[in-house]
Amino acid sequence: MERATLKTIADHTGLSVTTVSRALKNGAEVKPDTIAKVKQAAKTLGYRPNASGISLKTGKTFMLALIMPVLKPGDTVGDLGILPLIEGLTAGLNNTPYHLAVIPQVAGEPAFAPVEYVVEHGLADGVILTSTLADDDRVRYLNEKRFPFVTFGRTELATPHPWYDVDNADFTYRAAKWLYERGRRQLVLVASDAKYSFAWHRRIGFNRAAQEQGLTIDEKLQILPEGPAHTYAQFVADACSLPAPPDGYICGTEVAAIGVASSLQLAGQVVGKQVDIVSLESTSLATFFHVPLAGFRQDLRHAGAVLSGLLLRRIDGEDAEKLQVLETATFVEHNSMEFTL
Amino acid sequence: MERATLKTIADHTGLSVTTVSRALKNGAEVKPDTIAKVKQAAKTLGYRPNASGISLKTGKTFMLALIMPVLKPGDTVGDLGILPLIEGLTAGLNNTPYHLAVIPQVAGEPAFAPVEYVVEHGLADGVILTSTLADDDRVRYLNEKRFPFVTFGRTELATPHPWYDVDNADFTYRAAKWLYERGRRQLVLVASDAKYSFAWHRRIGFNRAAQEQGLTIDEKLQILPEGPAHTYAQFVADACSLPAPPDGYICGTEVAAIGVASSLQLAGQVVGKQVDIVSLESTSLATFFHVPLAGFRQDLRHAGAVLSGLLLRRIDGEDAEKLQVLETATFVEHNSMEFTL
DNA sequence: ATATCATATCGAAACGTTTTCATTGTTGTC
DNA sequence: GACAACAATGAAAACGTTTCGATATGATAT
Repeated sequence: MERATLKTIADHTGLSVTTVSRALKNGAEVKPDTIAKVKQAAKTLGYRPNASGISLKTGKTFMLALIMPVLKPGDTVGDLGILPLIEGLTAGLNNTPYHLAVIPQVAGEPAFAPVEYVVEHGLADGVILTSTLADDDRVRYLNEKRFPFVTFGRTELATPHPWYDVDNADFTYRAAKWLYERGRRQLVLVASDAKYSFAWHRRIGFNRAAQEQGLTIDEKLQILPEGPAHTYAQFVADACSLPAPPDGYICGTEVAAIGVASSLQLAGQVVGKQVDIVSLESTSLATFFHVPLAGFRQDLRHAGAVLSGLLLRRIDGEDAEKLQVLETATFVEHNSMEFTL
Repeated sequence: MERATLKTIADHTGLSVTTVSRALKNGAEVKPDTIAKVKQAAKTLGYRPNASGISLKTGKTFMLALIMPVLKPGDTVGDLGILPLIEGLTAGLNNTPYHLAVIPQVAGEPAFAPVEYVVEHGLADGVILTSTLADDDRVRYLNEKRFPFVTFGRTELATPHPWYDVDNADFTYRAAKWLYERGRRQLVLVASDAKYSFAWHRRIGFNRAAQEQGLTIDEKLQILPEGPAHTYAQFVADACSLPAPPDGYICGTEVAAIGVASSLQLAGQVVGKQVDIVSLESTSLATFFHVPLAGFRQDLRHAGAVLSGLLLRRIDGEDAEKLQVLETATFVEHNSMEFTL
C-alpha cells in the first residue's frame, strides 16, 4: 500500500484535491460537513502531509538550525549546558511541525561559515545562535538577509533582534555581594574570554559589587580564565603564597567550580571555612562532589524552550523588540553535604 | 535577484533544463564541453540545488535523525557523552549532503514513539539509536519497515543490523583484572539498568573476571545502581561498617566516579591507598577532580563519526553484516595528580 | 543511396502541495 | 421571473527537480 496523498483522499471522497487541501486546514470556504468527511478519510487512510511537497510550494522547511559550538577533537570537556539546551529547544517544538537540526560550528573556523551555509542552502526557517559577541558578525549578517533568528545572549548592535538572556551581571553582582557579606574580601572571578557578551556582563557585575565595597579589582590576580583542570590547580597553588590569598571564588560553570574546589582541597583549604565558592550551575553535577557550594541555578532546559518559542514567533513575523527576554538566575545555597550520611 | 534554479542556468546557457540537470551531476551522456560550461554558469549564478525539489522527486531528505534520550525536566545531570557523540555524528557528515536532526525521546514515554514518528513522517533517510536493549522494539520495527538505521550498542536480535559498539565486557573485565592484580578483592560495579545491552555486557565482563579469581559476585553488595549523588554517599557510608568493605570500584561514567570518589573522601578513605577506582570516561571531566583515577577512554566523538559513516553506507544499500564495528576502550591510567603543583 | 547506430540534446511528465481563478448551485431582492 | 450575491467546489498552474522517451545530427556499414 502506497503512502496516501491528497489525491488518494480526493479519490476516496469524490472531492477534488483543492477541497481536500483546504478541508485539512479548516479552510473557511469549505462546508463543515465536508471537513469532517475529509478528516475522517485522512485518518482511515493514514494520511501524512508530505513535507517536501509543502516545502517546494511554500518555501518553508519546518526546520530550525542550532549553530552548535564544537570542540577541537581531543579537547577537554565540552559545554555541559548544551545538552539541556537542546532538550529545551526540542521541547519547545513539541506539537509544532518544526524540528531541530544541529549544525556544528568548528572551533578555529570562522563562526560565520555555518550560519551562511544554513541561509544559502535554505536549510532551515530560522537559526539559533549561542556564544554571542557584543559585536556579532553572524547577527549582522542575518539581520541583513532578513533571516529569522534568535540569540542566546544579547549583543550591542543597533538593529534589534530577538534574544533570550540570563542576567549575568546580576549573577556575579549577587554572588560577589553574598561573599562580601560573609566577610570575604579578595574575590576571584573564573571567567571566559571577555569577547563573549555573557562573560563581559559577568565582569561588569563583579566590578560593580567591588566598587560598592570601595574595592577595585586587580585583573591579574582576580580574574582567572576558564581552562583545563591544571590551570586551576596552578592558580590556587600560586595564590597560597600571596600576602592576601583569595577567600572567595565565583565560577561560571560547575566544572570550573569543581576544579577550583578540588584544587583548594589539595592546598589544604576547607571550602566553607577559609574560602567560599559560588557557582552558576546548569546541571546537578556539583552535587556529586560533596563540598558546600553556593549556587545560582540556570535552567537551560527552560532557556531552550523559550528560545525556540521566540524563534517561532519571529518566523511568524512578530516584531523583534517584543521578542527579548531577560531572566535572572535563582540562588540556591545547596549545601551538598546535606546528602551525606 | 531571485535564487538561481536549473531553469536560470538553462536560459543563461541556451541549454535545456534536462541537460543542465545531467551536466551538474557529470552525466555520461553530456559532452565534457557542456559540462564545463554549465558548471561555470552555475558558479557565476550562485546556483544552489533546492533540497525540497530534489526531495519531492527522489524521496530523499538528506537528513539523519538522532533519537536522543532526554531527562525528565528538573532531573539530574544528563549523559555527558551525548555532546561529543553529536559532534562526531555531524563531523562524519562533513562533505556530504546530509544533515543531522535531533529527535527527543522523552523518558517515561514509549521509546518507540519517536522512531515511529520519523518513519511515518518520512522525516529522515536514516535513524541513529542509542541505549539499545538486547531485545529492542525499535530495532525490530525499523527492520520490518526496511528503514535504514544504525545502533550504538548491539542487540541480540536474529536479523542483522548495522551497529557500532564499544566492548563493554572487555572494559569491565580488564578493569576488574587490573584491580585484582593490585590486590583488591571486594570490587563494586557501578552499573546502569541491566536491560540496556551495554550495562548487561559490563556485568558479564565483571563476573568473568571474578570467576577467574575463584570469586563470586554478590549482587546486593557488589552492584551499585547509577543514580543521584546521595546514593553513592549512602552506599559508601553503609559499606564502611561491613566486615569486608569494598576496596575497588568500577564506574561506567566519570560522574559516577566523581560521586564515588568524593563519598570515599568524606568517609575518610584515600583513593589509591585503601581503595582504587577505575572509570570509563568520555570527557576529561575527571581531571578537574584531583584524585588518582585509572581510566578507560571511550572516544564518543570517534564513535559518532563511525556511526554516521555506517548509516550512510547502509542508506547506500550496503549489507548490514558488513556494517558492524566493535572497538575496545583504551586504558589510560591518568593520575590526575600529575597536574597539581 | 539507404539503413543502422551512437552521441548529444530536448520536451514533457511526474513527485505532492498550495493558490488563483473559474464554475457551479443556491438564496435573496426587487 | 430576472439578476445579483453568496457559498461551495474544482481545474489548472506553479514550486524545482529527475527521468523517460523522443529527436536531431553525424558517422558507419550495407
